Amino acid sequence: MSEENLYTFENEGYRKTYWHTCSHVLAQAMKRLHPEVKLAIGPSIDNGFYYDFDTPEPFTEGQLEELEAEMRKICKEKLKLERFELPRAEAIAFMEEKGEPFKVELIHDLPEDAVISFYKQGEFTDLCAGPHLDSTGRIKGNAIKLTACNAAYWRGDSSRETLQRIYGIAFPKKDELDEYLAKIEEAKKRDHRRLGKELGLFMLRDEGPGFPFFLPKGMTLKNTLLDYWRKVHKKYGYVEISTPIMLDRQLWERSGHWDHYKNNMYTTVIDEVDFAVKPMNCPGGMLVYASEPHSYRELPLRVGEIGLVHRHELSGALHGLFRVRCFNQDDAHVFMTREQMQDVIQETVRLFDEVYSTFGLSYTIELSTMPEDHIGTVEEWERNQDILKAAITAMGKDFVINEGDGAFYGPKLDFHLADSLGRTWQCGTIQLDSQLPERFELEYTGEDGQKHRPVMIHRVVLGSIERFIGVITEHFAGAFPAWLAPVQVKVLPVTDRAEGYAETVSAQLDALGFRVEVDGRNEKIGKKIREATLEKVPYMLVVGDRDIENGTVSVRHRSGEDLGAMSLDQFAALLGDEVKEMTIK
RNA sequence: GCUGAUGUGGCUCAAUGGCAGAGCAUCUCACUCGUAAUGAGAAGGUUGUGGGUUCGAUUCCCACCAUCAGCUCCA
Repeated sequence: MSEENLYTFENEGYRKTYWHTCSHVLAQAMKRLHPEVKLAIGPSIDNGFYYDFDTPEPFTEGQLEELEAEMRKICKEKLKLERFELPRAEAIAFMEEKGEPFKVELIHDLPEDAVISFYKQGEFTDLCAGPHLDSTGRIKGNAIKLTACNAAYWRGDSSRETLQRIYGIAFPKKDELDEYLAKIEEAKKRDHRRLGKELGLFMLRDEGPGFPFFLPKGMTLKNTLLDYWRKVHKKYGYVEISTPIMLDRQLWERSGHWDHYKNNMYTTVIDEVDFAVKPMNCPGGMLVYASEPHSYRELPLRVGEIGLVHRHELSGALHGLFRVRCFNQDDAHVFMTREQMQDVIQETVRLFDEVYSTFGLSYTIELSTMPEDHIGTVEEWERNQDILKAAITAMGKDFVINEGDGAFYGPKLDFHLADSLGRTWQCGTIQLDSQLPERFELEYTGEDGQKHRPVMIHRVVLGSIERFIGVITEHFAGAFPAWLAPVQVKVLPVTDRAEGYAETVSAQLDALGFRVEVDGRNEKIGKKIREATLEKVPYMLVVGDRDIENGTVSVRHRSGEDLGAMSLDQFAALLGDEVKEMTIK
């Protein structure tokens, strides 16, 4: 990398430094306008920066503008940022004198041998490891935007003080800021909650917070997605089962879910016995495996389940289809011998590759390691983590480590999908587990005639069908590819003389397996086209007197492209080709 | 769950301490029309729920519910 490149905004290190200095400018502006406010912390983040403040009164969005104005002033003042260090005791005394209790706490918690540094700009000094720009004059004042103010807990701990977090974004050029804000607007237009309503996919009601209702179009989408899922899984050798939604509490105690997950589980009593609604499908899957003896010849045994699970999520965490209290996992458990682990993991990653590429979604992989709350020995965990690493490394794939974020029973690979706006969503996961087979005493008979314990993976590709529908709704901005679109073709008669013809065309396409509707309303063709386009139906077939006479359909794509008149056979071949590309034989 | 904001016909949004309005959608009628909105009319609301203040509350106050932005958590 050239020296010069280090100072461009595309350079992540420079960008973060720029935003970090912005956060100091924000804190300085806050102190100037509201000296009574206490400072917490103010880092840069992936998309800008924030600063947490302890304010006597909650901050409101209306107050952001005066802060921005003060920030612009500070930039104009071109204040030099100067770094200095203090010994621990002096550093504490310094912040105590300034009346900054959060800073004092931070210094107290720094390791014994830590260098304690400060950055000073004009009258403002902050505890900070740096680095920073050399002057507030480096920041383009009119390309700063404070985007939100919200609550956040001190140190992310819900038992501690609630602070006011102010978020901001900044760029070296005003154009770049405008471009960024336009992108945010675009994301809002794609919001799956809005599109879900506009396109009639799903709804949420006060009567069932976090429990989505699927409407006819959304149900078609969901079923199409599941048809595809089943075809792919069949190709990879999976069988499918379905296990009960509610099972005896003792089963959950045995699986460990009761100990580790009971706060999120819905429970009930049936004939004086405690039952729990499943938050995961695994225990049911264990019972199915354990219900009959198995031979090594059957392994790896791939058992899929579209399982409806319920989890009691905090009310404030609910968010459209992204975070719900009941959803379908495209779950599967693969039982195998230890020797098969690496192959099975790689085969699973290949399946993931096939599915994600179908939707044009790229991904990054995270390896989540042993959490504090876990079962099994450290040695077992490390062994399993190494197998996961080896499997993906051998496939030439990169990963980052997400320390301590594994499932309680084993380490996992998480697949974070990037959508068309570059936002990421965790969907797929492959979790390696040697604990549940132990707890459920699963066995298979080996070549040697002896009983052995299998190991297993838990895996989901789409994750939650509901969340995945939310993700692809935003990814495609509601304009689903033809194979997925709830309605693939809309036949639009120009006048009611063409209605009979339109019905015939529709019936023929329907017989070929296409999803087709006729707009037979007494409206002008322009209006029908407008509405079908807004519904994002891939193809419109305009049919009028000319078409009746020539036996054609006039094809228009939702993009606005006029494909002209063609025979119905020609159109069916065209659509058939488009749809075939994306589906499995 | 926590902090803040919000809640008005199916949808998007007005308005007001004194009879709650518009556009779209719906229904009826007319028009029969060739590539992004034809016209006219009708119907549709206990203003999230429950209390309180007031002569009078949709408006002000309280509680609850839900939603939104975050925090925490997560598929």
